[in-house]
Amino acid sequence: MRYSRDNMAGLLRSHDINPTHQRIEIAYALFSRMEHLSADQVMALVNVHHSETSKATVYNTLSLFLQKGLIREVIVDPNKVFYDPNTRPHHHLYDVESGHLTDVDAEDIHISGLPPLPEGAALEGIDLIVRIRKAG
Amino acid sequence: MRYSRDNMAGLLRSHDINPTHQRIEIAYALFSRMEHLSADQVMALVNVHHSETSKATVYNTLSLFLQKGLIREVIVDPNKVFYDPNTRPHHHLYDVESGHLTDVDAEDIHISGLPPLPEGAALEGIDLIVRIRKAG
DNA sequence: CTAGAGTTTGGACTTTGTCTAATTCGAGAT
DNA sequence: ATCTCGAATTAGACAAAGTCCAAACTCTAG
Ligand SMILES: [Mn+2]
Ligand SMILES: [Mn+2]
Ligand SMILES: [Zn+2]
Ligand SMILES: [Zn+2]
Repeated sequence: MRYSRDNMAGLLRSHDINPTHQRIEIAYALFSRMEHLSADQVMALVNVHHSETSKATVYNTLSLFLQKGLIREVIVDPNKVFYDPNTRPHHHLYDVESGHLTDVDAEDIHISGLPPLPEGAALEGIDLIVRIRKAG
Repeated sequence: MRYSRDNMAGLLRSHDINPTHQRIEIAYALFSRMEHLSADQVMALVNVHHSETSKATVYNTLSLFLQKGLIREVIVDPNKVFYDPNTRPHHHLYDVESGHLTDVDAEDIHISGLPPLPEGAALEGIDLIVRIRKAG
């Protein structure tokens, strides 16, 4: 499925998000590239031509998308969060040198031997991160 | 193995770290508790009675311990890094509500189906994080 | 047009962490 | 015991990522 700016309003509505100009631009930055982006990168992409959004709106909007299940958060770098337009179950390959993140489909991976969850705990998710370093 | 303050100098020397008062106190904060602590928590613990170390020294020392393989870094929270005195291969159970981290021995866990590493890449490590939420 | 809810905004603020120049420490030499 | 000098520590300025808020703007229904 290919995303264009025209898709965005529908995509947002389907997640119960009122599509505004800023929200469409922010969604388009993520979904047209299908890449893992930091808040800073999203803002830079949306504002390349002329200023179209503010820092506060970028953070507000990414939090809203997250809460509505439109995107995911990836925590691999101590300095910044990455936002992930891919919400299918998947894991990550992280190049600690370049900061580049690659998806690894969860269907290909099997994890066994996990301990039983503590009494009354609900599973939020399982994050598997393969950290690599490109030998240079 | 139980750790006392007297062990610390030897532990540091065995990792090629010159044992100073501050380094001993910082190591003791981690190894006497065997808990995952943030830099702030380490500093608070060392300075409970009277001021014994500075922020700069805490960060310098934790980086040194890390580099010398005495401790590990755990990246699960977007806000802060946790330092882990347990360097045996293990994974983590993370309670996203309370921020509490629990170790899961790597020997009990089997992961299969990982993709081959990209050409010329070296494995840095595999981090598995089970995120839970205590229903309440 | 007007009202009100929802959205966006600049900028002050916070937190976590880095950096540096100056000072202090301490083990070995005298 | 004192001196010396590299190693370690420090205060505090700085930076990056993120939060918060009150004011302003926008959009739609009446
Ligand atoms: Mn535009
Ligand atoms: Mn003391
Ligand atoms: Zn991803
Ligand atoms: Zn651990």
